[in-house]
Amino acid sequence: MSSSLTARERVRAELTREITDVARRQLAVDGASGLSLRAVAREMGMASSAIYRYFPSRDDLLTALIIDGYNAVGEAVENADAAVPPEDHGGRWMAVCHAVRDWALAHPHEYALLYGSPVPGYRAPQDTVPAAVRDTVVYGRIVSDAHRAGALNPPDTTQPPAPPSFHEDAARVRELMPDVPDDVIVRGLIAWTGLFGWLNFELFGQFNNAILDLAAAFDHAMRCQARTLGLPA
Amino acid sequence: MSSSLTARERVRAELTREITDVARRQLAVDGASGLSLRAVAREMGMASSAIYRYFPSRDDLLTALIIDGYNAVGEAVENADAAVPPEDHGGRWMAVCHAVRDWALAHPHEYALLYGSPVPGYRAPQDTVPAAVRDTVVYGRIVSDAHRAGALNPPDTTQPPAPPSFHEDAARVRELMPDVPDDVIVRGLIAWTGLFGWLNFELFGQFNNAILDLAAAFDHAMRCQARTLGLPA
DNA sequence: GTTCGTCAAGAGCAGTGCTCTCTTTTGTTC
DNA sequence: GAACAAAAGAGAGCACTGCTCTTGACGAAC
Repeated sequence: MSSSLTARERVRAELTREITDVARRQLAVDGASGLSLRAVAREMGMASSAIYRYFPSRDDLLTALIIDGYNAVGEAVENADAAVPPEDHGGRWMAVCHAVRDWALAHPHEYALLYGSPVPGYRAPQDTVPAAVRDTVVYGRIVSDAHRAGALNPPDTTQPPAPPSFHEDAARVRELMPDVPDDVIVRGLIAWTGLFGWLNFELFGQFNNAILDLAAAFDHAMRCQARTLGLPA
Repeated sequence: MSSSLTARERVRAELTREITDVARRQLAVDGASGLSLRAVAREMGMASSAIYRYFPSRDDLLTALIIDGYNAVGEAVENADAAVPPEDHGGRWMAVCHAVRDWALAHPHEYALLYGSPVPGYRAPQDTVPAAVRDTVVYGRIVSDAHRAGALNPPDTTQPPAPPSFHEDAARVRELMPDVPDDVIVRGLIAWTGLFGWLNFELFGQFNNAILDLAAAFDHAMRCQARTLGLPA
Protein backbone atom coordinates (compact mmCIF):
# COMPACT_ATOMS: atom_id res chain seq x y z
CA MET A 1 0.00 0.00 0.00
CA SER A 2 3.00 2.25 0.29
CA SER A 3 2.76 2.98 -3.43
CA SER A 4 -0.73 4.35 -2.88
CA LEU A 5 0.63 7.10 -0.65
CA THR A 6 0.44 10.52 -2.20
CA ALA A 7 3.60 12.52 -2.57
CA ARG A 8 2.51 14.69 0.31
CA GLU A 9 1.95 11.70 2.57
CA ARG A 10 5.34 10.33 1.64
CA VAL A 11 7.17 13.55 2.41
CA ARG A 12 5.20 13.83 5.63
CA ALA A 13 6.25 10.38 6.74
CA GLU A 14 9.81 11.17 5.76
CA LEU A 15 9.83 14.42 7.72
CA THR A 16 8.26 12.76 10.74
CA ARG A 17 11.02 10.19 10.69
CA GLU A 18 13.65 12.88 10.34
CA ILE A 19 12.26 14.77 13.31
CA THR A 20 12.42 11.72 15.54
CA ASP A 21 15.94 11.00 14.30
CA VAL A 22 17.15 14.47 15.18
CA ALA A 23 15.29 14.30 18.47
CA ARG A 24 16.84 10.94 19.30
CA ARG A 25 20.30 12.35 18.67
CA GLN A 26 19.57 15.25 21.00
CA LEU A 27 18.15 12.84 23.56
CA ALA A 28 21.34 10.79 23.43
CA VAL A 29 23.42 13.88 24.13
CA ASP A 30 21.41 15.93 26.59
CA GLY A 31 18.88 13.53 28.05
CA ALA A 32 15.12 13.78 28.13
CA SER A 33 14.91 17.13 29.87
CA GLY A 34 17.33 18.60 27.33
CA LEU A 35 15.14 17.66 24.42
CA SER A 36 13.93 20.90 22.85
CA LEU A 37 11.44 21.22 20.03
CA ARG A 38 12.99 24.52 19.04
CA ALA A 39 16.45 22.98 18.88
CA VAL A 40 15.12 20.18 16.71
CA ALA A 41 13.47 22.71 14.42
CA ARG A 42 16.66 24.77 14.31
CA GLU A 43 18.75 21.78 13.33
CA MET A 44 16.28 20.96 10.60
CA GLY A 45 16.20 24.52 9.33
CA MET A 46 12.49 25.02 9.84
CA ALA A 47 10.41 27.26 12.05
CA SER A 48 9.73 25.93 15.54
CA SER A 49 6.01 26.27 15.00
CA ALA A 50 6.17 23.95 12.01
CA ILE A 51 7.13 21.01 14.21
CA TYR A 52 3.70 21.17 15.79
CA ARG A 53 2.21 20.10 12.46
CA TYR A 54 3.86 16.73 13.10
CA PHE A 55 3.83 16.38 16.87
CA PRO A 56 1.08 18.25 18.72
CA SER A 57 3.25 18.60 21.82
CA ARG A 58 6.62 17.78 23.24
CA ASP A 59 5.12 14.86 25.12
CA ASP A 60 3.92 13.33 21.86
CA LEU A 61 7.41 13.51 20.44
CA LEU A 62 8.68 11.93 23.65
CA THR A 63 6.11 9.18 23.32
CA ALA A 64 7.34 8.42 19.82
CA LEU A 65 10.89 8.18 21.10
CA ILE A 66 9.81 5.95 23.97
CA ILE A 67 8.02 3.56 21.63
CA ASP A 68 11.05 3.49 19.35
CA GLY A 69 13.25 2.78 22.36
CA TYR A 70 11.11 -0.09 23.60
CA ASN A 71 11.14 -1.56 20.11
CA ALA A 72 14.90 -1.18 19.87
CA VAL A 73 15.59 -2.98 23.12
CA GLY A 74 12.88 -5.49 22.33
CA GLU A 75 14.43 -6.27 18.98
CA ALA A 76 17.89 -6.58 20.52
CA VAL A 77 16.51 -9.04 23.06
CA GLU A 78 14.67 -11.02 20.38
CA ASN A 79 17.80 -11.31 18.28
CA ALA A 80 19.94 -12.31 21.23
CA ASP A 81 17.46 -15.00 22.21
CA ALA A 82 17.19 -16.31 18.67
CA ALA A 83 20.96 -16.71 18.42
CA VAL A 84 21.01 -19.34 21.18
CA PRO A 85 19.75 -22.94 20.77
CA PRO A 86 16.18 -23.01 22.11
CA GLU A 87 16.89 -25.86 24.50
CA ASP A 88 19.78 -23.96 26.15
CA HIS A 89 17.53 -22.07 28.52
CA GLY A 90 20.34 -20.86 30.73
CA GLY A 91 22.20 -19.54 27.73
CA ARG A 92 19.10 -17.77 26.50
CA TRP A 93 18.65 -16.08 29.87
CA MET A 94 22.23 -14.85 29.87
CA ALA A 95 21.91 -13.71 26.26
CA VAL A 96 18.86 -11.66 27.15
CA CYS A 97 20.60 -10.13 30.17
CA HIS A 98 23.60 -9.09 28.13
CA ALA A 99 21.45 -7.81 25.29
CA VAL A 100 19.58 -5.50 27.65
CA ARG A 101 22.80 -4.35 29.29
CA ASP A 102 24.61 -3.77 26.00
CA TRP A 103 21.74 -1.76 24.66
CA ALA A 104 21.49 0.23 27.89
CA LEU A 105 25.20 1.05 27.88
CA ALA A 106 25.00 2.12 24.25
CA HIS A 107 21.93 4.29 24.84
CA PRO A 108 22.02 5.35 28.49
CA HIS A 109 19.66 8.29 28.15
CA GLU A 110 17.14 6.28 26.21
CA TYR A 111 17.38 3.52 28.79
CA ALA A 112 16.76 6.05 31.52
CA LEU A 113 13.71 7.26 29.66
CA LEU A 114 12.31 3.73 29.47
CA TYR A 115 13.27 2.20 32.80
CA GLY A 116 14.11 5.18 34.97
CA SER A 117 11.80 7.57 36.71
CA PRO A 118 8.98 8.71 34.46
CA VAL A 119 9.13 12.28 33.21
CA PRO A 120 7.02 14.19 35.73
CA GLY A 121 3.69 15.25 34.36
CA TYR A 122 4.08 12.79 31.53
CA ARG A 123 1.57 10.01 31.35
CA ALA A 124 2.53 7.13 29.08
CA PRO A 125 -0.33 6.50 26.69
CA GLN A 126 -1.67 2.98 26.32
CA ASP A 127 -0.16 2.49 22.87
CA THR A 128 3.32 2.20 24.33
CA VAL A 129 2.35 -1.11 25.96
CA PRO A 130 2.80 -3.47 22.99
CA ALA A 131 6.32 -2.20 22.40
CA ALA A 132 7.09 -2.08 26.10
CA VAL A 133 6.49 -5.78 26.67
CA ARG A 134 8.45 -7.10 23.70
CA ASP A 135 11.44 -7.94 25.85
CA THR A 136 9.23 -9.35 28.58
CA VAL A 137 7.51 -11.61 26.05
CA VAL A 138 10.87 -13.10 25.11
CA TYR A 139 11.77 -13.57 28.75
CA GLY A 140 8.44 -15.15 29.57
CA ARG A 141 8.89 -17.59 26.72
CA ILE A 142 12.29 -18.66 28.04
CA VAL A 143 10.92 -19.36 31.50
CA SER A 144 7.93 -21.12 30.03
CA ASP A 145 10.04 -23.24 27.69
CA ALA A 146 12.41 -24.19 30.49
CA HIS A 147 9.56 -25.19 32.75
CA ARG A 148 7.79 -27.28 30.12
CA ALA A 149 11.07 -28.99 29.27
CA GLY A 150 11.48 -29.89 32.93
CA ALA A 151 14.73 -27.92 32.99
CA LEU A 152 13.76 -25.80 35.97
CA ASN A 153 14.99 -27.19 39.26
CA PRO A 154 14.75 -24.42 41.81
CA PRO A 155 17.24 -25.03 44.56
CA ASP A 156 14.76 -24.67 47.38
CA THR A 157 11.15 -25.77 47.25
CA THR A 158 10.14 -24.47 50.66
CA GLN A 159 8.91 -21.12 49.40
CA PRO A 160 6.85 -19.08 51.85
CA PRO A 161 3.12 -19.41 51.19
CA ALA A 162 1.74 -16.88 48.72
CA PRO A 163 -1.09 -14.59 49.82
CA PRO A 164 -4.51 -15.40 48.30
CA SER A 165 -4.58 -12.24 46.16
CA PHE A 166 -1.40 -13.31 44.43
CA HIS A 167 -3.15 -16.09 42.54
CA GLU A 168 -5.09 -13.58 40.46
CA ASP A 169 -2.02 -11.46 39.81
CA ALA A 170 -0.05 -14.57 38.88
CA ALA A 171 -2.78 -15.51 36.40
CA ARG A 172 -2.29 -12.21 34.63
CA VAL A 173 1.47 -12.62 34.54
CA ARG A 174 0.97 -16.15 33.22
CA GLU A 175 -0.22 -14.72 29.93
CA LEU A 176 3.44 -13.94 29.28
CA MET A 177 4.67 -17.15 30.93
CA PRO A 178 2.24 -19.88 29.88
CA ASP A 179 1.80 -23.11 31.86
CA VAL A 180 4.00 -22.01 34.73
CA PRO A 181 2.99 -22.54 38.38
CA ASP A 182 2.70 -19.70 40.85
CA ASP A 183 5.99 -20.24 42.63
CA VAL A 184 7.89 -20.06 39.34
CA ILE A 185 5.99 -16.89 38.49
CA VAL A 186 7.35 -15.34 41.66
CA ARG A 187 10.90 -16.41 40.91
CA GLY A 188 10.46 -15.19 37.36
CA LEU A 189 9.34 -11.75 38.49
CA ILE A 190 12.15 -11.53 41.04
CA ALA A 191 14.78 -12.40 38.45
CA TRP A 192 13.35 -9.98 35.89
CA THR A 193 13.09 -7.06 38.28
CA GLY A 194 16.48 -8.06 39.63
CA LEU A 195 18.02 -7.68 36.19
CA PHE A 196 16.71 -4.15 35.84
CA GLY A 197 17.41 -3.32 39.46
CA TRP A 198 21.06 -4.26 38.98
CA LEU A 199 21.25 -2.33 35.73
CA ASN A 200 19.70 0.72 37.34
CA PHE A 201 22.28 0.62 40.12
CA GLU A 202 25.02 0.31 37.54
CA LEU A 203 23.76 2.97 35.16
CA PHE A 204 22.42 5.44 37.69
CA GLY A 205 25.61 5.52 39.69
CA GLN A 206 24.79 3.57 42.86
CA PHE A 207 27.71 1.20 42.25
CA ASN A 208 30.18 4.07 41.87
CA ASN A 209 33.42 3.62 43.77
CA ALA A 210 32.26 0.21 44.95
CA ILE A 211 32.15 -2.12 41.98
CA LEU A 212 34.73 -1.39 39.33
CA ASP A 213 34.62 -4.37 37.01
CA LEU A 214 30.96 -3.83 36.27
CA ALA A 215 30.81 -6.21 33.32
CA ALA A 216 32.22 -9.13 35.26
CA ALA A 217 30.07 -8.46 38.30
CA PHE A 218 26.96 -8.23 36.16
CA ASP A 219 27.68 -11.48 34.39
CA HIS A 220 28.35 -13.26 37.66
CA ALA A 221 25.27 -11.83 39.37
CA MET A 222 22.97 -12.78 36.52
CA ARG A 223 24.48 -16.26 36.46
CA CYS A 224 23.70 -16.64 40.17
CA GLN A 225 20.27 -15.18 39.57
CA ALA A 226 19.70 -17.91 37.00
CA ARG A 227 20.44 -20.53 39.62
CA THR A 228 17.81 -19.18 42.00
CA LEU A 229 15.37 -19.12 39.13
CA GLY A 230 16.08 -22.80 38.67
CA LEU A 231 17.93 -22.56 35.39
CA PRO A 232 21.10 -24.65 34.97
CA ALA A 233 24.28 -22.67 35.58
CA MET B 1 28.07 26.75 69.34
CA SER B 2 24.66 27.69 68.07
CA SER B 3 24.51 30.52 70.58
CA SER B 4 27.61 32.01 69.02
CA LEU B 5 25.78 32.49 65.75
CA THR B 6 25.13 36.08 64.90
CA ALA B 7 21.59 37.19 64.26
CA ARG B 8 22.42 37.39 60.60
CA GLU B 9 23.70 33.83 60.51
CA ARG B 10 20.63 32.61 62.34
CA VAL B 11 18.18 34.22 59.96
CA ARG B 12 20.24 32.95 57.08
CA ALA B 13 20.04 29.37 58.32
CA GLU B 14 16.33 29.80 58.91
CA LEU B 15 15.73 31.13 55.41
CA THR B 16 17.82 28.36 53.88
CA ARG B 17 15.67 25.80 55.65
CA GLU B 18 12.48 27.53 54.53
CA ILE B 19 13.64 27.52 50.92
CA THR B 20 14.30 23.78 50.98
CA ASP B 21 10.93 23.21 52.66
CA VAL B 22 9.07 25.11 49.98
CA ALA B 23 11.15 23.44 47.28
CA ARG B 24 10.42 20.00 48.74
CA ARG B 25 6.71 20.74 48.65
CA GLN B 26 6.95 21.74 45.01
CA LEU B 27 9.03 18.66 44.29
CA ALA B 28 6.35 16.47 45.85
CA VAL B 29 3.70 18.01 43.61
CA ASP B 30 5.39 18.57 40.28
CA GLY B 31 8.48 16.38 40.37
CA ALA B 32 12.10 17.31 39.85
CA SER B 33 11.70 18.93 36.45
CA GLY B 34 8.85 21.05 37.79
CA LEU B 35 10.98 22.53 40.52
CA SER B 36 11.35 26.21 39.75
CA LEU B 37 13.48 28.67 41.64
CA ARG B 38 11.19 31.48 40.59
CA ALA B 39 8.15 29.65 41.89
CA VAL B 40 9.90 29.05 45.21
CA ALA B 41 10.78 32.72 45.41
CA ARG B 42 7.23 33.69 44.52
CA GLU B 43 5.77 31.50 47.23
CA MET B 44 8.17 33.01 49.73
CA GLY B 45 7.37 36.55 48.65
CA MET B 46 10.89 37.42 47.65
CA ALA B 47 12.61 38.27 44.39
CA SER B 48 13.82 35.35 42.33
CA SER B 49 17.32 36.73 42.30
CA ALA B 50 17.47 36.67 46.08
CA ILE B 51 17.32 32.87 46.12
CA TYR B 52 20.74 32.81 44.51
CA ARG B 53 22.20 34.25 47.68
CA TYR B 54 21.38 30.93 49.30
CA PHE B 55 21.76 28.44 46.48
CA PRO B 56 24.15 29.38 43.70
CA SER B 57 22.19 27.36 41.16
CA ARG B 58 19.17 25.17 40.74
CA ASP B 59 21.38 22.11 40.89
CA ASP B 60 22.64 23.11 44.30
CA LEU B 61 19.11 23.32 45.59
CA LEU B 62 18.45 19.94 44.05
CA THR B 63 21.52 18.54 45.77
CA ALA B 64 20.25 19.77 49.12
CA LEU B 65 16.92 18.05 48.48
CA ILE B 66 18.67 14.86 47.43
CA ILE B 67 20.75 14.77 50.59
CA ASP B 68 17.64 15.42 52.67
CA GLY B 69 15.88 12.61 50.83
CA TYR B 70 18.66 10.11 51.40
CA ASN B 71 18.70 11.04 55.06
CA ALA B 72 14.94 10.66 55.32
CA VAL B 73 14.87 7.19 53.82
CA GLY B 74 18.00 6.28 55.77
CA GLU B 75 16.40 7.34 59.02
CA ALA B 76 13.22 5.44 58.21
CA VAL B 77 15.27 2.33 57.53
CA GLU B 78 17.28 2.77 60.71
CA ASN B 79 14.15 3.13 62.81
CA ALA B 80 12.49 0.15 61.19
CA ASP B 81 15.54 -2.00 61.83
CA ALA B 82 15.84 -0.86 65.42
CA ALA B 83 12.23 -1.83 66.13
CA VAL B 84 12.94 -5.51 65.49
CA PRO B 85 14.89 -7.79 67.84
CA PRO B 86 18.47 -7.89 66.54
CA GLU B 87 18.56 -11.68 66.40
CA ASP B 88 15.46 -11.78 64.15
CA HIS B 89 17.41 -11.25 60.97
CA GLY B 90 14.57 -12.22 58.66
CA GLY B 91 12.27 -9.80 60.44
CA ARG B 92 14.84 -7.04 60.15
CA TRP B 93 15.15 -7.62 56.39
CA MET B 94 11.40 -7.44 55.93
CA ALA B 95 11.21 -4.35 58.14
CA VAL B 96 13.82 -2.64 55.99
CA CYS B 97 12.01 -3.62 52.78
CA HIS B 98 8.72 -2.24 54.02
CA ALA B 99 10.35 0.90 55.37
CA VAL B 100 11.83 1.70 51.99
CA ARG B 101 8.58 0.92 50.22
CA ASP B 102 6.44 2.94 52.65
CA TRP B 103 8.72 5.90 52.31
CA ALA B 104 8.78 5.59 48.54
CA LEU B 105 4.99 5.46 48.32
CA ALA B 106 4.69 8.47 50.59
CA HIS B 107 7.28 10.45 48.61
CA PRO B 108 7.21 9.09 45.06
CA HIS B 109 8.85 12.09 43.41
CA GLU B 110 11.60 12.21 45.97
CA TYR B 111 12.15 8.49 45.56
CA ALA B 112 12.39 8.95 41.81
CA LEU B 113 14.97 11.65 42.39
CA LEU B 114 17.09 9.32 44.52
CA TYR B 115 16.71 5.95 42.82
CA GLY B 116 15.38 6.79 39.38
CA SER B 117 17.23 8.14 36.41
CA PRO B 118 19.59 10.94 37.33
CA VAL B 119 18.62 14.44 36.25
CA PRO B 120 20.42 14.89 32.92
CA GLY B 121 23.35 17.24 33.15
CA TYR B 122 23.29 16.92 36.91
CA ARG B 123 26.33 15.40 38.51
CA ALA B 124 25.83 14.30 42.11
CA PRO B 125 28.59 15.85 44.19
CA GLN B 126 30.62 13.61 46.46
CA ASP B 127 29.02 14.96 49.64
CA THR B 128 25.80 13.12 48.90
CA VAL B 129 27.55 9.80 49.49
CA PRO B 130 27.42 9.61 53.31
CA ALA B 131 23.67 10.20 53.28
CA ALA B 132 23.16 7.94 50.28
CA VAL B 133 24.57 4.86 51.99
CA ARG B 134 22.73 5.15 55.30
CA ASP B 135 20.15 2.58 54.28
CA THR B 136 22.80 0.35 52.77
CA VAL B 137 24.78 0.47 56.00
CA VAL B 138 21.77 -0.85 57.89
CA TYR B 139 21.24 -3.57 55.32
CA GLY B 140 24.89 -4.57 55.39
CA ARG B 141 24.75 -4.89 59.15
CA ILE B 142 21.76 -7.20 58.94
CA VAL B 143 23.49 -9.53 56.47
CA SER B 144 26.67 -9.37 58.50
CA ASP B 145 24.89 -10.08 61.78
CA ALA B 146 23.00 -12.98 60.26
CA HIS B 147 26.15 -14.49 58.84
CA ARG B 148 28.12 -14.19 62.07
CA ALA B 149 25.21 -15.71 63.99
CA GLY B 150 25.27 -18.67 61.61
CA ALA B 151 21.69 -17.88 60.62
CA LEU B 152 22.39 -17.78 56.92
CA ASN B 153 21.72 -21.06 55.18
CA PRO B 154 21.54 -20.37 51.47
CA PRO B 155 19.41 -23.00 49.77
CA ASP B 156 21.98 -23.83 47.15
CA THR B 157 25.70 -23.88 47.64
CA THR B 158 26.64 -24.67 44.07
CA GLN B 159 27.08 -21.08 43.03
CA PRO B 160 28.83 -20.50 39.72
CA PRO B 161 32.50 -19.57 40.17
CA ALA B 162 33.13 -15.85 40.56
CA PRO B 163 35.48 -14.12 38.13
CA PRO B 164 38.86 -13.09 39.58
CA SER B 165 38.10 -9.37 39.43
CA PHE B 166 35.11 -9.85 41.65
CA HIS B 167 37.28 -10.50 44.71
CA GLU B 168 38.49 -6.92 44.74
CA ASP B 169 35.00 -5.54 44.22
CA ALA B 170 33.70 -7.81 46.96
CA ALA B 171 36.37 -6.50 49.30
CA ARG B 172 35.06 -2.96 48.82
CA VAL B 173 31.49 -4.05 49.40
CA ARG B 174 32.62 -5.93 52.50
CA GLU B 175 33.25 -2.60 54.20
CA LEU B 176 29.48 -2.40 54.52
CA MET B 177 29.08 -6.13 55.20
CA PRO B 178 31.95 -7.14 57.48
CA ASP B 179 33.19 -10.71 57.78
CA VAL B 180 31.03 -12.01 54.97
CA PRO B 181 32.38 -14.38 52.29
CA ASP B 182 32.23 -13.56 48.61
CA ASP B 183 29.27 -15.74 47.73
CA VAL B 184 27.15 -14.07 50.40
CA ILE B 185 28.26 -10.68 49.07
CA VAL B 186 26.84 -11.64 45.70
CA ARG B 187 23.57 -12.80 47.20
CA GLY B 188 23.47 -9.65 49.28
CA LEU B 189 23.89 -7.41 46.27
CA ILE B 190 21.31 -9.35 44.29
CA ALA B 191 18.75 -9.06 47.06
CA TRP B 192 19.45 -5.35 47.60
CA THR B 193 19.26 -4.44 43.92
CA GLY B 194 16.25 -6.75 43.67
CA LEU B 195 14.43 -4.73 46.32
CA PHE B 196 14.92 -1.50 44.41
CA GLY B 197 14.32 -3.15 41.07
CA TRP B 198 10.95 -4.38 42.25
CA LEU B 199 10.10 -1.00 43.74
CA ASN B 200 11.06 0.74 40.51
CA PHE B 201 8.79 -1.54 38.54
CA GLU B 202 6.00 -0.83 41.00
CA LEU B 203 6.48 2.92 41.23
CA PHE B 204 7.44 3.63 37.64
CA GLY B 205 4.45 1.81 36.22
CA GLN B 206 5.89 -1.40 34.77
CA PHE B 207 3.51 -3.50 36.88
CA ASN B 208 0.47 -1.56 35.66
CA ASN B 209 -2.47 -3.73 34.63
CA ALA B 210 -0.54 -6.84 35.63
CA ILE B 211 -0.12 -6.86 39.38
CA LEU B 212 -2.98 -5.27 41.25
CA ASP B 213 -2.40 -6.18 44.90
CA LEU B 214 1.00 -4.56 44.90
CA ALA B 215 1.43 -4.61 48.66
CA ALA B 216 0.82 -8.34 48.95
CA ALA B 217 3.00 -9.16 45.95
CA PHE B 218 5.82 -7.06 47.32
CA ASP B 219 5.68 -8.69 50.71
CA HIS B 220 5.65 -12.14 49.19
CA ALA B 221 8.46 -11.39 46.75
CA MET B 222 10.70 -9.96 49.45
CA ARG B 223 9.96 -12.95 51.66
CA CYS B 224 11.06 -15.26 48.85
CA GLN B 225 14.06 -13.04 48.22
CA ALA B 226 15.02 -13.51 51.86
CA ARG B 227 15.05 -17.26 51.36
CA THR B 228 17.46 -17.08 48.44
CA LEU B 229 19.64 -14.80 50.53
CA GLY B 230 19.68 -17.53 53.15
CA LEU B 231 17.61 -15.80 55.78
CA PRO B 232 14.91 -17.82 57.57
CA ALA B 233 11.44 -17.30 56.14
C1' DG C 1 29.98 57.30 63.28
C1' DT C 2 31.84 55.77 59.40
C1' DT C 3 33.02 51.82 56.64
C1' DC C 4 32.34 47.48 54.76
C1' DG C 5 30.23 43.16 53.80
C1' DT C 6 25.72 41.08 53.21
C1' DC C 7 21.33 40.95 51.28
C1' DA C 8 17.11 42.02 48.51
C1' DA C 9 15.20 43.90 44.39
C1' DG C 10 14.70 44.91 39.60
C1' DA C 11 15.88 44.81 34.93
C1' DG C 12 17.53 42.13 31.43
C1' DC C 13 19.38 38.05 28.46
C1' DA C 14 18.76 33.84 26.23
C1' DG C 15 16.20 30.10 26.18
C1' DT C 16 11.71 27.13 26.49
C1' DG C 17 6.61 25.16 25.05
C1' DC C 18 2.89 26.55 22.77
C1' DT C 19 -0.72 29.43 20.11
C1' DC C 20 -2.28 32.48 16.81
C1' DT C 21 -2.40 34.50 12.31
C1' DC C 22 -0.87 34.88 7.77
C1' DT C 23 1.08 33.19 3.52
C1' DT C 24 2.60 29.63 0.48
C1' DT C 25 2.36 25.22 -1.37
C1' DT C 26 -0.03 21.18 -2.75
C1' DG C 27 -3.81 18.04 -4.33
C1' DT C 28 -8.39 17.62 -6.02
C1' DT C 29 -12.49 18.86 -8.65
C1' DC C 30 -15.02 21.03 -12.15
C1' DG D 1 -6.31 24.45 -17.21
C1' DA D 2 -8.68 27.28 -13.60
C1' DA D 3 -10.91 27.30 -8.93
C1' DC D 4 -11.08 25.85 -4.57
C1' DA D 5 -9.93 23.48 -0.26
C1' DA D 6 -6.68 21.27 2.57
C1' DA D 7 -2.20 21.09 4.39
C1' DA D 8 2.16 23.04 5.68
C1' DG D 9 5.50 26.59 6.72
C1' DA D 10 6.77 31.20 8.80
C1' DG D 11 6.70 34.65 12.12
C1' DA D 12 5.18 37.18 16.00
C1' DG D 13 3.86 36.84 20.54
C1' DC D 14 2.65 35.04 25.46
C1' DA D 15 4.08 33.26 29.67
C1' DC D 16 7.50 30.89 31.63
C1' DT D 17 12.38 29.30 32.92
C1' DG D 18 17.62 29.74 34.94
C1' DC D 19 20.81 33.01 35.59
C1' DT D 20 23.53 37.61 35.70
C1' DC D 21 24.35 42.32 36.62
C1' DT D 22 23.57 46.57 38.82
C1' DT D 23 21.55 49.38 42.25
C1' DG D 24 20.10 50.39 46.88
C1' DA D 25 19.43 49.47 51.77
C1' DC D 26 20.48 47.45 56.11
C1' DG D 27 23.32 45.66 60.02
C1' DA D 28 27.60 44.78 62.29
C1' DA D 29 32.34 45.63 63.28
C1' DC D 30 36.15 49.05 63.91
